[in-house]
Amino acid sequence: MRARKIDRRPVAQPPVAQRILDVAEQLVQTRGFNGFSYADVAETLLVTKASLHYHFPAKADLGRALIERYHLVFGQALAAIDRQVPDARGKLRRYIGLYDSVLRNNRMCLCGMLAAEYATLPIQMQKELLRFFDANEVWLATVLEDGRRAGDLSFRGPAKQRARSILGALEGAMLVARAYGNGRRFLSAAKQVLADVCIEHAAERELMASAAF
Amino acid sequence: MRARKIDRRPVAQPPVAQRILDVAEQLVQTRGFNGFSYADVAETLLVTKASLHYHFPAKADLGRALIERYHLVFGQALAAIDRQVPDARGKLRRYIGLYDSVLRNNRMCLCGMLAAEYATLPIQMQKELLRFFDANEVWLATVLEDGRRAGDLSFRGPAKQRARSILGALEGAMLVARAYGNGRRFLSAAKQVLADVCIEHAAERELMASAAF
DNA sequence: GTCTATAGGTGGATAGAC
DNA sequence: GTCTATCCACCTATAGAC
Repeated sequence: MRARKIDRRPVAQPPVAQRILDVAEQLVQTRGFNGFSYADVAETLLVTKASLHYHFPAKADLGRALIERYHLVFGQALAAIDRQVPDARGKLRRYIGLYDSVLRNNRMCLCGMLAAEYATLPIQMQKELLRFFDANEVWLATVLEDGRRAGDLSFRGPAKQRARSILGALEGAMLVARAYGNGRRFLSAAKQVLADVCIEHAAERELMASAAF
Repeated sequence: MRARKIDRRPVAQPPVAQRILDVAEQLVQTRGFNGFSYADVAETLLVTKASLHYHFPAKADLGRALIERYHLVFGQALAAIDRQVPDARGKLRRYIGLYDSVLRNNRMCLCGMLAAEYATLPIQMQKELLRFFDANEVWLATVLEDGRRAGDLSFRGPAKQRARSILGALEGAMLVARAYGNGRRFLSAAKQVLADVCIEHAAERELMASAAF
């Protein structure tokens, strides 16, 4: 039996490409895609710019990888919510929690940030960006529709439309709240978004209460 | 009596500084403050970069002037609404119309765009930016509070809080809609924002209707 | 006020050694 | 895979002539 090789890795570390993405992601979420450079990433990771270009030849490649990973992780988070939370209101609360946790790190949603810079992005990034928003809307619309059918939620009009306005409202609330450096601003707005898909339900209760007495 | 000098100006034109601001504004609203350069403005106006620096020595000066003018014009528009429209719902509709007209030119709200780039902006621009949002919130909160008192609007909680969530919702709806290049997305979301401050009113009507029959 | 010319820096990206 | 060295385009900004 052959002796095993000694594992020289000091500690388990994520592969280089991942660490690059981690740093770049933070930079894009705070400064924007046009607001950071390879030099910024290199300085943080104590490597040279040339080394970064080995992993991501062009900035567009890095940007595309950022969106794809973000989309993937976000999708996994949504799947986890679906597994763990049964009711629609609870799911929406958790969904809001995802945004809130991003904002707590003084970051903007990666894709909200990129949406602002949309006109300056490589076409590939533009496409991936819309795919992210599409996926969010599909998930939200499903939750909304199911919640309404179950009587857990109440709102007018198509669920798809509601999903879009909720997505926009959360992105916008985040955008402004981060400028003020005030996370409570976001949570306050998010709670109202949530209340707005329950409000008629409350009105129905009032109706029933007034009918009872 | 002395002969008058011939007016050599071909047509009445806005002063140079204004034309610079016009071009820069359009560029910032579409590409962001970090996404345009003096060279872009110079090329459009057929002047040299050096000439621009005469009017706005540093880019920060240009940026600050942009926000101040935007704030001023926006304030005048709000004052016009107050003069022309008596009811709160009508005022909100006109307010939404302001955003819509910006989006129709494939632009993002100047200050929404700058909010995304907030972390990279000169301090002076950051301050002016928050002043703009503050003014919007004050106006909105007044409209909301007056509308509620007059029975024209109906919503829960402090008007200030509603004002903030409406501002965020409109900025966010704009942000996403512009990426999709679809103005209807914005209008759809905006209508829901409007409906959400009338919805309980509708519920009250239902209540009264059910009480009557 | 606008120009030419240029400084001084940073951007993304590549070649080739190790 | 990471490095050194370098390229070239572009950036903000200034000096000084007209």
